[in-house]
Order: sequence, then C-alpha cells, then structure tokens
Amino acid sequence: MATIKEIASEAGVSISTVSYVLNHPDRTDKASKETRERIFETARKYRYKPNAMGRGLRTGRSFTVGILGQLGLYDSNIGNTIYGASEVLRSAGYNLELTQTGRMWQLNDRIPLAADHDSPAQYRRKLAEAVDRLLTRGVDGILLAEVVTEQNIDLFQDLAERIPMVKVFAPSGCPEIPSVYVDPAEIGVLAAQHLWESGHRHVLVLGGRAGTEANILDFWKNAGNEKQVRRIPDCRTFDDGRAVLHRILQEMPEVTGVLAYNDNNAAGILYEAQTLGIRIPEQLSVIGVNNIELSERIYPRLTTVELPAIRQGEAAGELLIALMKGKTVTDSILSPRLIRRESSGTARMTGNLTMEKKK
Amino acid sequence: MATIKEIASEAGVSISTVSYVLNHPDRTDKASKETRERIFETARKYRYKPNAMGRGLRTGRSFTVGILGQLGLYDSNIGNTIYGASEVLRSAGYNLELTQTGRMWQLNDRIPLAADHDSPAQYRRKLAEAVDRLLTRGVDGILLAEVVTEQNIDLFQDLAERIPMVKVFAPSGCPEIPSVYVDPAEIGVLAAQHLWESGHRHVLVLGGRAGTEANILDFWKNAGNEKQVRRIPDCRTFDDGRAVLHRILQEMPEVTGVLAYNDNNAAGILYEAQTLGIRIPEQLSVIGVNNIELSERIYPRLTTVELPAIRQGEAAGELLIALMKGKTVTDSILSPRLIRRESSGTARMTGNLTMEKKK
DNA sequence: CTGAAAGCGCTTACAG
DNA sequence: CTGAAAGCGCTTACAG
Repeated sequence: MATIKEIASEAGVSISTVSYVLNHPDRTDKASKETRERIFETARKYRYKPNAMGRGLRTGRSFTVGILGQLGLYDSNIGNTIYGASEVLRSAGYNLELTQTGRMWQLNDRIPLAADHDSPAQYRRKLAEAVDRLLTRGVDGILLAEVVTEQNIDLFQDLAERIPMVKVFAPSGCPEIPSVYVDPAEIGVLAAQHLWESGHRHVLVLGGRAGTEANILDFWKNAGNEKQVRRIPDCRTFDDGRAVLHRILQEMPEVTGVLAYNDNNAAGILYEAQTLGIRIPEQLSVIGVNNIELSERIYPRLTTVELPAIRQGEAAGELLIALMKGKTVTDSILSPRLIRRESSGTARMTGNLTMEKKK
Repeated sequence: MATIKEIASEAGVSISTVSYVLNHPDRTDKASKETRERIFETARKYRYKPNAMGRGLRTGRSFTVGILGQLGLYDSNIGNTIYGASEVLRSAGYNLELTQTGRMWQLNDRIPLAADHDSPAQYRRKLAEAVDRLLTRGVDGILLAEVVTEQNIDLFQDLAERIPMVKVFAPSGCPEIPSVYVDPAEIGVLAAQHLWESGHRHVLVLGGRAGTEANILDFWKNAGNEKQVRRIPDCRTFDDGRAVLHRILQEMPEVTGVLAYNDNNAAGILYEAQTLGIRIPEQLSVIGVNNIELSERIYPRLTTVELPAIRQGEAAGELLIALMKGKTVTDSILSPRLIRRESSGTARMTGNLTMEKKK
C-alpha cells in the first residue's frame, strides 16, 4: 500500500498538506485548487488508502466495534441480527470484529453452549479473556450479545465504564448499558389475542418470563370464567417440545392451544404430533415465537410471533453509534408481529386431547 | 488502559526493557531476575495489555484476519464454519473481522442475495469496496467465502498477491488461492451407494455439479441395465423443491429416489409430499446434502450427506495460519458422511409414483 | 544487564 | 496557502 509519504513526495507537497486535503476534501481555504487537484489525482493513481493502524494510533479511535457474545443462543437468529448491525455500522465507517466467548456461533441447540457445559469458573475466565481482547484491540464500542447474569454482570459493568456498550436481545438489567429488545408484553398479547379469538380457553405456555400466564389471564379478564393458562418455564429445546406433548396428553388434555416462546420448541411439538398421529391444528393449535427459517419449512407451517432479527441488529448499531458520539440514549424497544400460518386454528370442540393411532 | 510508559516508570526501568521482558518472558539473559519480577508484577497490577495498534504499526502485522464474503449462501451453514475458523485463529492469536460484500449474513434463502439482485456493475463495486476495506485495515490474511466467478476472479487474484488468502466451501479455481472443500465425488458416491443398496434404480439428482449423473451411473456400471439417473441442475431452494415434486409426478413418475444437493431443497419436497399425501419414504426416498439444523427437525427427519461445517472452518483457519507463516500449502479436501434418517428407505415396488388423496 | 534512539503511518495544533 | 514538529504505543537493532 502506498503511504502518505509517497503521495506527498509524488505530489510535491508535505504530508501535512496531503493529510489535511484528503481528510477535508470540501475545504477550499487550506490549499490552492491546483495543489488539491494534484493531491487527489496522485492519491487516486496510487490507490492510496490511509492506514487504519496509523490513523488509529494517532486519533485514539479504531473505528472498530467488537461483538461480544456466546453466540448461538437457541433460536435468537443471531446471524441476521449481526447482518443488520454490520450494515448500519459500516455505513457509519465502522468495522465489526467477532469476539467469541463461548462454544457456539450459530443459532443451534444441537451443539452445547459453553455456559451450559463449562464450570462457572471456566466460563468466567473465557469471558474475562474476551474482554481483554476487546481492550487490547482498542475497539470504539461493543455490542453485547452475551446473556447477562448475576455471575457476569460486574465484568460488563466495568467494561461499559470504559467503552460504549449496547446490549442486544434482552434488557441489560443495569442502567449503564442501554439495550435493544422486543417488548415481551406485546409478544404475549399478540399470542393471547390470537388464541382467544380462535376460541382457545385452555392454554399452555412454554418458556417465557415468569408471570406471563398472569399477564395473559389479565388480558382476558373481561371474558367469562371458563379459561385457564398454565406455564412450564423450563421448556425450550426441540426435544423439550417433543416431550411436552406427552405431558399434555397425560396431565393436561384439556389444553387446546400451546404458546411456545421458541420456534424450535414448537417444532418439537409438531414433530411429535406427526409421530403420534395428532392432527395440528385440528386437535391442537401451536404458536411459536421468533419466526426463524425453520418455521416456514416444517409441516404444517408454524404460526409464530415474529421478533425482527435484522431490525434488532440495526437498532443496536444505531444506538451504539449515538453512544460513541457521546449522546445519551434510551432503550430501543421493538414490536413483534403475528404471522398466521397453518399450525393454529379454531379450538377443538371435542373434550380432551387424545391420540389417534396413526394409519 | 495502562501504556508501556507507565509500566516502565512505575517499575523504574526503560520502556525497551519492559517491552523485551514482556515479549520474551522465558529469556533470562536480558534482564536480572529482580528486574523481570518487578516488571511482571507491575504489568499484572495495572492489567497491562499491549496496544494492538501501536504494536501493529511497528511490526507491520495486525494479527487480524478478514473474512470476505457474501455470507448467506443457501445452506452453507456458514455460521458454524466461521465458528470453527474463529476458534483455530484465536488459538493462534488472530482476531476475526467481518467484511461483508453482499446482502445477507446467514444461511437463508428467504432473503435475496446481492449477487442475485444487484447489477453486475453494482456487485463488482461492492466487492471492490470490501477489498479496499481489507487493505486499509492491514489484515494479515483473508478467508474468502465469496463465490468465485469469471466476473470477480481478477479481484481476488490481485488481492491474493498481496495478502495470504484461503477459499472456503469450494475450489478457488486458481492455483494461487488454496481451498478447503468437501470432495464432491465422495458426496455422490455416498448417496449413490445408499440408494443402490436400497433398490433404487431410477434416481433424480437436483442441483450439484455437471456430470454428477454420469458419475453415479459410472459407479453403478457393474449393475444391470435397469437403471437411470437424471438431473435438474437449476433446483436448489425450498420452493424449487416443492415445485419439482409436481414435475416428478407428471414427467418422471418412475423415479423412486431423489438426491437433492441441498437440505432446504429436500425439505421443500418433504413439505409438498405432505400436502399431496405422498408418503415419504414409502413412496419416494429423499436424500439431502449438508445436514443443516432443519434436517433433523422436519418430519420425516431427513437422510442427508453431511458436509462438516465446523471442520471446514477449522481447516481453513489452519491453512491460512500456515500460509501467513510463509509455508506453501495444498488444498484441504474433506470427506462427507452419510447420515441415515427416516426420509429414505427401500425403493417402492409398485410402478409409478402417484398421488393418494389426503384423508 | 539496561537504556536511548529511530521509526512504523498518521493527524493536529502551530508557525510562517 | 503550506510545512516542520510533536507524538499516539510499540519493537528492535545498537551502544554501552
């Protein structure tokens, strides 16, 4: 690569002039028109690009954003989110650097996650290493895709004091770190409304936040007494979904509709329904959350509450850019959208859920 | 962050000594034991980490690898591949920087790709911009995940002359750029063997390379005359798969087995089979290629030829590290693996494929 | 055994 | 309108 020195000597001016002219192409007051033209032309001829390390060392800004996370959280669709963030950041001149903390990159619960399998001490050490890498590199900002827990929040708070940081996918849980996420209340409301309108009165919620079932019941408060919402908190993987269908049959056959806070979890129910000969949605309605690719490629296609993945990335990028400019920002809370497909329909009228033997 | 200067003054030595001792912790000949201890301790106390830009500027090495690509190629499972590469590169001290060229990050044919939708001129401009970014940043090596075509190969060849580069997912098509990929012949052989053993004699191939059908026939040459392999080259998306099932019914009902060079494509066939009431695998065997997450979450679960995604990333990282050390390397050609699931079975005995009306 | 000096490529006051 | 100088943080011969 040509350096500023070569451009300067080739154009017959000093490096200060080259630097100034190239960095302020529209300021006419600092160099004569001829000089400026000469510099532009020489730079073009040698395909001069300023060296990022030289510039960074001098200005103290790297124009790099690090993305810190144990990537691969169930179905968070993180690839699309990174895509959204990367487009926004690049438009503003920032590059994106990966800083993996854990076991897995992509949404995929086939491969174990570090947080699930490392000991707490190991996990914390990996996290601290990742933080060190970020510090060494001198990134200007950080996108936090890691799950924030009581065990690691101190690390992130320390870091956020030195470098602008934005949490994505969920509230950070501390005021110093602004966050991008989809309004959890709205997710419940969209699903509850859809189920209620289709006549569902006995609903099972899988995963989600504590209190979700209360929220839904509250939303249904104007309705009669014939309604019930139950919840199984620790149910999120595909295999969990398969297993839960058996529990429904045995323990709560009155359920007509299921809201799974995770498309993969919902997919497990659909899979098991096929093996058991239970017809979806005629016998049981299933709603997922996220709208991952899978959800429109299984049979029947999954009704789901879409969490905008790309948009979350864009919003996180925008927030971080504002933060790096020194602005104060507030959380960016996005809205979900109901996508009606074939896995949900009118509640069955005929008593309890039963298995028909498959033909 | 503490700088070397602060450590030096705190430890009462010069910065040269600090730098030397910290970079050669095991060399005892250059500083007294006491001095060394003092430096180590001070560095630990201030959590000193050398500034990557300062070091990079001086040494001419950034310890950063750029990944260049229009990420999101159908089902290439690129997230896992990046994960594999990132682990290997990090162990060797390298960071990974994203350099997107196109529209989409993640495997997903729901969102259009730049190469499909930009004009050739636009696309080339985006690519050139991405190359410029890589040059500006001074990356030490490049992972090329872009599809190499006649239209863009010159750009990559130019770049490979300046910076070590490794192509992943397919042969680069030029000797200057070593590549990592799965042996395409082996993919065909694994599928052909499986189909043959299950009694399939009329097979349809979707996608893949030109000549695949000839290869399979060649592999079957010792068998009798009753065999036929056809191929539809331009068939790769989920919707393509849905459509092709209708073509099979109408134009080639003698087909008993389908080999789709793409799991999403195969998933489309399974989906359409369900809507038409065609039983898989009893009436038609379907084999995919890749083993993406989807393939074990649809019903019936998909038999597929697995292309090792993480391993491809690891191999690419290893190749690139060797290249950056100045070694000469050769292509790394990996082997696929057949994963038997429920979408394939014994060839049906009863004449042509027909639709049964769904109950 | 230790330190002073040069220099990587750049930007930014400052001087003229 | 233009240039000389300082300095960002580091490493590496070189001198002592």
